[in-house]
Amino acid sequence: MGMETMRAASAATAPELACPISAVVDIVFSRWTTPILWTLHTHGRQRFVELERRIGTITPKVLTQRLRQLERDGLVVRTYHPEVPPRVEYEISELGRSLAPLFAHLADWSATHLDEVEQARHAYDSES
Amino acid sequence: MGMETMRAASAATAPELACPISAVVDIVFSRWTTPILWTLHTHGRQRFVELERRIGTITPKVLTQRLRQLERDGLVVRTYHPEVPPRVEYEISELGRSLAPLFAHLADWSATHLDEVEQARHAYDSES
DNA sequence: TATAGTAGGTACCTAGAGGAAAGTGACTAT
DNA sequence: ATAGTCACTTTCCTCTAGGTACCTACTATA
Repeated sequence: MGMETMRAASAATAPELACPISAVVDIVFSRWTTPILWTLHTHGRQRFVELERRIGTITPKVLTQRLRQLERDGLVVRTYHPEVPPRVEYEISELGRSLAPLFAHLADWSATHLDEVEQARHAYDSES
Repeated sequence: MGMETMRAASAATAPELACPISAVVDIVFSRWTTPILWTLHTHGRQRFVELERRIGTITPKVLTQRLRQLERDGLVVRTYHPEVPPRVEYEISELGRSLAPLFAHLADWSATHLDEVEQARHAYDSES
């Protein structure tokens, strides 16, 4: 049995095996979830179109998908008002709010170290 | 001019506009980078095959790609020893080490809140 | 009459990431 | 002579996330 066979045997769900924080990363930092959570966090309760306009380039299909996912994970609360035209509001849940210090931590790291990454990239690109 | 045209006009590079931490998320939490950084962080300096075996399901092609990216971003240091057979060692840089408290913070959140996400998912799935 | 606003749903399609498998080069051990 | 080690590289192929465009139902407005 070759290496490839062994690798294929345990495939599909895998990075989690090596690293206990992969699950959280998948939940919180998958594509589009960060801008959505951030917008909800800084501007409070909002309607679908407000989110759409603030994020700017997201398509309604993807926004719906990501909001459903965040709602299922308990990070976002969706409130439907059966009016005409329909009104739906999204807000961060308490569980979602527990991510705030983590986001602040990330913003701190960004402020203090992001330019070092930029410099490293320039150095790497110029030496080759 | 329809909505779609306006949306397409500013497309391509975008989530960063709405959210100041998107750049960091792209650098640190893109696919495979978290397990790589975590393995390097917990097991110290390692060779290519050790990383490959510890992560388990990553292919050499992707591992090379991600390591190059992490090296370019200054998070990982690569040391090449021109021997036969060749020996290459990878370790976390000082910049990469500055992520340690952030990773600890993530592990904390995971330990205290991951089961709440699980419960929210079960609740959501059973009520539909 | 027709258009806009609201919160999506649905069908189709493409680009690109990632996986599988084989190759490379230089040397060693059997 | 063959196989193995290491750190990749290359080629091919698949899969799916995401984009485009169009659809719903209902009302207010021009």
